[in-house]
Amino acid sequence: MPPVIFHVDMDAFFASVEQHDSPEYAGKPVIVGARPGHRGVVSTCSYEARAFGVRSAMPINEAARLCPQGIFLPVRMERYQDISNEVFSVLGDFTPQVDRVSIDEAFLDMSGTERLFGPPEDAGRALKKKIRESTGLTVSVGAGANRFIAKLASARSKPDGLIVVPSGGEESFMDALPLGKLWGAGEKTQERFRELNIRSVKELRGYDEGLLQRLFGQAMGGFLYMACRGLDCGMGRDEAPTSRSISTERTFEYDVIDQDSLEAVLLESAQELMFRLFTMGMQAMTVAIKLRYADFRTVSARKTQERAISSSDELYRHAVELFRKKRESGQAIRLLGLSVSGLEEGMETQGELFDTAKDSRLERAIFGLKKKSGSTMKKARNLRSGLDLNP
DNA sequence: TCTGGGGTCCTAGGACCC
DNA sequence: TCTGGGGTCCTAGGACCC
Repeated sequence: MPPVIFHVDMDAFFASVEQHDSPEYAGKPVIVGARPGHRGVVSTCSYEARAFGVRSAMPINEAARLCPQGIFLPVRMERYQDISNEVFSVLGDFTPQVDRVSIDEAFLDMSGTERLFGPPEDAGRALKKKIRESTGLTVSVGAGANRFIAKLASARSKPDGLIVVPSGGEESFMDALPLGKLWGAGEKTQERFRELNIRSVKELRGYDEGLLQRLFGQAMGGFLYMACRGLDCGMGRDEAPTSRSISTERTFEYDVIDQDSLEAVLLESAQELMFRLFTMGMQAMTVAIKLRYADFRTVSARKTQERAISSSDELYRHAVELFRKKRESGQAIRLLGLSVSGLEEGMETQGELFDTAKDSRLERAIFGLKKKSGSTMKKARNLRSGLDLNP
């Protein structure tokens, strides 16, 4: 018996929540994302907005031009998270094997549930009905023998759809899929397809694995070989989804030149990341900065430390060091980011330097209070900087 | 109309060790 | 005097996804 995998995907999730919460927006072009007139992009838009050519990740000002009558709304992540939790609680009624891949998307292993819910078509319909009843929202469901096929099937069925790809029907399903819709083959790979005059999934299947790997690289070649046959290429099999890195970055409303202002941003970022590490019970070995110049050139620098970083001051010092070394002097900066990786369990403070350990203990005490109160406590030094670069 | 933010994984080259 | 391979770790950049 082949496995039965569902991919469940909310339709235009953020925009649909807004339309459901404010019925006067129903049937109208709703665009959730940055404020028009500012730097930023569309996060999600309703199908009514898509009719105007508006798309996710499009600059918000372009969306405003395409759809001046659009209803532009800010992202209310907490609200979407609440609704998402409701949806996932419904999913849990269908199988204990729910793998949440994002706020609005999940894989369900429905193998062996036929006795309870009937064939995949019936189970899919029941699931959609229950989600609509409990949240008022529509989802699209794809079902197949593996995650890759299920994912493509749900995408094909949008909005409010249900497609079941029968076991053995993978290749014919893939043949009906435009090459441009192949999940995992983005802009650059599509460009490569055009250069090689590969126009369909079927044509792709004419290439043997070794050739694909020479043309597209080891990993991508292997992926494509499996993908055009509708075979699972190991999508998210990883059991424990432990975080490998965390990061924060900011695009400024206006490009910034002043070094002190930029370093103040690094301090805030360091404090944010340290707090997140603390709440995760993790520590980090590697620090990386990312900067994007006004001309959009993007560079990064990183350094792995000899021992785990134990306080935000320490993280800040490493960040500033990397930043000063990497930055081309005088160049205006559009984006500044900080990330930590090489994450491991525990918030050990075995630092040989007494001061470091003391810093860390103090900070952990502060974080503990902050976590409990939810307040936004800031160090005096940070308040003094008084910068609001992106109001 | 200039192009967000948070992630993951891959690649290529260099350092270093055996 | 010329110069082996393999393995691992690290860095910088890139592709891709939601």
